[in-house]
Amino acid sequence: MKYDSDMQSLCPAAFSFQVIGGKWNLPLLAVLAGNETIRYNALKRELNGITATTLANTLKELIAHGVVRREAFAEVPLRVEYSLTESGRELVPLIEAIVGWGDRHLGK
Amino acid sequence: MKYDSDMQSLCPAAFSFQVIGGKWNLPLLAVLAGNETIRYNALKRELNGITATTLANTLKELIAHGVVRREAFAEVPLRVEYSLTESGRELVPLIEAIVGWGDRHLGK
DNA sequence: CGGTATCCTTTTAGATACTG
DNA sequence: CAGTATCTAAAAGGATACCG
Repeated sequence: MKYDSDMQSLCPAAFSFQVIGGKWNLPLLAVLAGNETIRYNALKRELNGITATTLANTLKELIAHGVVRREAFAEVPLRVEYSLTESGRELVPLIEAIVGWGDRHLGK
Repeated sequence: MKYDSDMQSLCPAAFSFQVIGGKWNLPLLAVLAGNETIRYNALKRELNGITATTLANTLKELIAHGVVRREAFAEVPLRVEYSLTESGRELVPLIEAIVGWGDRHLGK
């Protein structure tokens, strides 16, 4: 089995990786997993240290990959809610498994 | 639950991420998973497109994190063999689960 | 409130050349 | 064979300022 730099044979892995890779993707998914829905600024507060730029970019990526849903309500003040989609929720146990592995092997 | 930029509460996640993150870590682990032991240049051939620099760096990281083992044999020509450690092997099913998720949700 | 635009810094990976 | 050293390029993320 060969793995090309364009990752042809690892294409599903590359896709998964676009979803869980990146500095804030995992923390962001974790916060979303802990809330039915959550607003932009609440998300920003939970993710201590993230900038508006990065949060917006990360959300867009995740929405494009179909794991996050965005709902805007035409109220004043404007309200936007984010939540995990079905496939996003399927990812949660895997993320937990990864974190669990790290927990068991950190400094062992 | 809060997630700081220094990832205090996600420290195990950060550790896991140093292991599976990076462009070549996942492909490299996949090749190692498919072989009892494998030599440096064989690894380089399997990972089509990786440079010597990057392969060496990635291997060092993984060794430092305790998931890969390096054994050198004082022969002529020099022989060096790489293999997964126990904790490295424990990672394999998780990687497969991640790839499986990608497979199920790619273009869905 | 929920963003975008622009620019800048940091990180990551690749190219090339060379060594024990 | 199994790497290292040096430099360059590209990608990711952050700072600042501003808008509907």
